[in-house]
Amino acid sequence: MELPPPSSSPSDTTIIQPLCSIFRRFLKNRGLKFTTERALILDAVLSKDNVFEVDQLLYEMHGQGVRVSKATIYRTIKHLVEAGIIQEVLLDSRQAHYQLIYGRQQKDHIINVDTEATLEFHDEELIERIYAICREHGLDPVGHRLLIYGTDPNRPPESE
Amino acid sequence: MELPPPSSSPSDTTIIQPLCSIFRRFLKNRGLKFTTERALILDAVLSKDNVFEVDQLLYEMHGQGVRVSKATIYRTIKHLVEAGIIQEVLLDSRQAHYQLIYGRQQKDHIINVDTEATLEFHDEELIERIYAICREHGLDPVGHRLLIYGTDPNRPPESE
DNA sequence: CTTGCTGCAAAAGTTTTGCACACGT
DNA sequence: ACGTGTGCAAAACTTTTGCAGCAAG
Repeated sequence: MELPPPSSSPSDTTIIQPLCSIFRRFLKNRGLKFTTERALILDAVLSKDNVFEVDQLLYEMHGQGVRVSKATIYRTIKHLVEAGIIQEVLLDSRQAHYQLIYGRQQKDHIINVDTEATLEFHDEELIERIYAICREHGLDPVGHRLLIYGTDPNRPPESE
Repeated sequence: MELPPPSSSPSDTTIIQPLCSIFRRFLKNRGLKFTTERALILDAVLSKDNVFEVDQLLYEMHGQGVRVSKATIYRTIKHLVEAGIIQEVLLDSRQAHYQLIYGRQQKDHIINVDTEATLEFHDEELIERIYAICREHGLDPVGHRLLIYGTDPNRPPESE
């Protein structure tokens, strides 16, 4: 297992090398190819430090002059999910949202329903409790998704 | 697939009358009309005791000879959500899922990723903890959505 | 009567797929 | 070389909308 040592570069580059290797190995194991496009998409995903959508990725890549098709992004996203590098996050039922999970604590989300802003948090104790409930129901927990909806307590109620 | 209830007579459901009134009042307050179709759709929704999709509703209603269009179901569903009678449930990001909430404890879901079966549960203490976390982050909790993914512990791992 | 509602079909938005050609191994 | 990937455009699917006739209040 040869992980290139992390360079002394800024935080965002530290996980690029290992993730590249991981993804490459994942692809190799299945007889798939590590193409230029897949590398570029992985780069774009790593540049996101919050939840993202496929269209966003495409827009940003095109903005940087990277030529890649939406179809390829969709196809690559699936592999990244299978490789355990990113994860689908349920935020609404119209469009898929993803987030990087490799090397990160899984985050849960609090959604401000007034502003649509999302806040991330992580509470280990809560997750333990959630997984215990899962076991009590006879299943081995493998993941979870928690959204909390809240309103700004200082915002006066809308006149209707 | 699930079996429809043996009888189509709504007598067994004690909440039909109050819900009818509530929905009617809700519509009246906004200058909207309580039409035959809206009544029929409310009936169909009340007959579901689990999560449902719009297509399912349409299919079941057509199966019972009720003539209603998909567009009308979509339009009515929106009003039912606004009226606080049903709620959107995030289960996947391809299709909207709904469930009746009026007169019920809100349920959370455990999803068996092997079989896709969903199990419902309600844990008051857990919800209190979730809402406390929301308040700690400065928002008044108004709702939440929790999905737990699990695997059957007796199922051997897939050979790959 | 007035205004909103319905069904239909077309539109809109996201995701998938078929195909011919290009590229990684 | 072989088999997989890519881009494009069309298809597939869910949800929304415009419109002409219909029905509730």
